[in-house]
Amino acid sequence: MSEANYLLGQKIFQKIRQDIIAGKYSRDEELKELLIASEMGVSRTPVREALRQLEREGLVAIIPNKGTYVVGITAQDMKDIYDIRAALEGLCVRQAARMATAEQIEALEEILYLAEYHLRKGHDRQVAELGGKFHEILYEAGGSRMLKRILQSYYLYQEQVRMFLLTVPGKIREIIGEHRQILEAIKEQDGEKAEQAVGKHIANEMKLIDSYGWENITGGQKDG
Amino acid sequence: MSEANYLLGQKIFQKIRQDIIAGKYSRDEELKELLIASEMGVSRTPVREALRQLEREGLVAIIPNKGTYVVGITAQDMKDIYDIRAALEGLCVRQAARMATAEQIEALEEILYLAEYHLRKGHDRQVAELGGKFHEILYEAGGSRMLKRILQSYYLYQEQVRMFLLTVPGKIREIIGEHRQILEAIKEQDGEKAEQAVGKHIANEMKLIDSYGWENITGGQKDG
DNA sequence: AAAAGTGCACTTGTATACAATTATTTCTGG
DNA sequence: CCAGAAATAATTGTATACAAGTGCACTTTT
Repeated sequence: MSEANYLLGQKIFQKIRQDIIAGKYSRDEELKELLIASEMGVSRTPVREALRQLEREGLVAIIPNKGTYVVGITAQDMKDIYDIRAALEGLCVRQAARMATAEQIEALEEILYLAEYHLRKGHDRQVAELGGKFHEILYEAGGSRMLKRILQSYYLYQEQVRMFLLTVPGKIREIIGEHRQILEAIKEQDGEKAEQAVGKHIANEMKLIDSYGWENITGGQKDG
Repeated sequence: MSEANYLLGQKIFQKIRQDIIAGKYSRDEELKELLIASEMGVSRTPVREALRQLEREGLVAIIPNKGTYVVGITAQDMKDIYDIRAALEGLCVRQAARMATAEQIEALEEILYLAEYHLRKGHDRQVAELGGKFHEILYEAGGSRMLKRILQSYYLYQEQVRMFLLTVPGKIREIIGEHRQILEAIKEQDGEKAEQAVGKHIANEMKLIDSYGWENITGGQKDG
C-alpha cells in the first residue's frame, strides 16, 4: 500500500508521530535516541533527524543536552483543532467554490458515488478511505498551498476520532450526506453555502463527540 | 538580543529559513549540505537536521539521494497567508474575548500605551517590536496551544510586509488604532466585535498591499 | 549523621568515515 | 560525428567515533 521505501529518518518520524497521536506514550516520557535507534535497528543519526522534525510539529519538546520529551495532544487540543478546522475548511471550500476545476469536481463526485455504494454494502473500511480522499481533493481544490499544508497536517490527528465515528450507528450515512451538500454548493459555485455546510458538518461532529466525552474518544495518553 | 547560544542545527535552520523568506535564494536553487556546512564552519550533521526541519515547514523540497531544493513563498502564498490569518486570528480573538486573563489584558493595555507613546515620538522600530509583542500575547490569550503555534509560525513570513507598512504615511497610527479596537472588544468580552475588528484590520492591510502590488512588497525571490 | 564536593555513568551534540545512489564524463563502437 | 555504455566524480544516506554536558551516586569532611 504505502511505499515503505522511504528514508530511515522519515519512517522513524512517521512511526513515532503515529504512536504519539495514538497515545502510546506517556506525557513527558523521555525519548532516548540510542534506545529508539536500537529498537528500530538503526543508528542515532536518522533518529535525531526524526526527533527534530517532531519538535517542529510540537509533538515533542527537546531540552538541549538533556533529552527529548513527549508533549502529545490533549483532549483540549483536539477540541481546539476542531475549531481550527471549522475556520480553515470553511475558508477552503469557499475558495474551492470559486476555483475548483472540472476534474476536481468530477473526482469528488466519483468519490461520493463510490462512498454511497460502499455505505449500502456496509464496507466501513472503504468508506473511511474515500472520506480521506474526499478531503484531500477538497484541500487541493482550495488552491492554496499553505492552507492545504495545514489542513493535511491536522487531518492525521483525527484518525482515532474517525475510527470512533464509524462505530456510531447512522453516522456514516449522515457524514456522506453532509459531504454531498458541500459538493453541491461547490458545484453551484456558492461559497457561502459551502462554508455553511462545512460549519454544520463539523459542528455536528463536535456535538456528537461532546455527548460521548472527548476524553474517551481522543484516546488520551497515559499519565507521566 | 536573542540568545545566540542555541544548538548549531537550530541556528542553521533559522538562518536559512530567514534567508528563504527574505527571498535571498532562487526558486529551485539547490542547497548542498557540504557547501552550507563549510560556509557555516560546521559539519554536515547539523545542516542535515536543519534541512529536514525546513522540509517540514514546506520551505524546501528534499528529493531522496538527489538533493534539497528551495521552494520559497510566492506572492500568491502571501495572499493566502493573509486569508488564513484573517480566519485564525478572528477565531483567536473571539476566544480571547471569553478567556483572556486580567494579566493578559493588562499587558495588552500597557503595550498599546507604550506604542502610542513611541508613535508620537516617531520611534518606528519600537512600535514594530511592540506590535510583535501585542500579537504574541493575543495568540497566548486565545488559550489554544495549536492555534498559537500556527499563528506564530506565519507571523515570521510577514516581516517584510511589516517593514513596508512602516514606510506608509499614517499607517502606523491606523494600525495602532485598530489594535485598540480589538483590545476594547476583548475587554468588553464581545467576541463578535473583536473578530470583526480583526477582520477589518487585516482587510485594510490587504487592500493597501493590493494597491502597491503584492509582488513588489513580498520581496519575491529570484528566478531559478 | 548530614552536607557538600568529587567522580563516574549516561545522554546528547558534533564531526568524521564509510556506503549507496546519482550525475557526469569519457571512451568505444557504429 | 553521434549514441550508448562503462568508469569516475560528486552528493546524499547511514553508521560510528569523539567531545561535551548533565545527573546521580558515592565518598569525604565536618
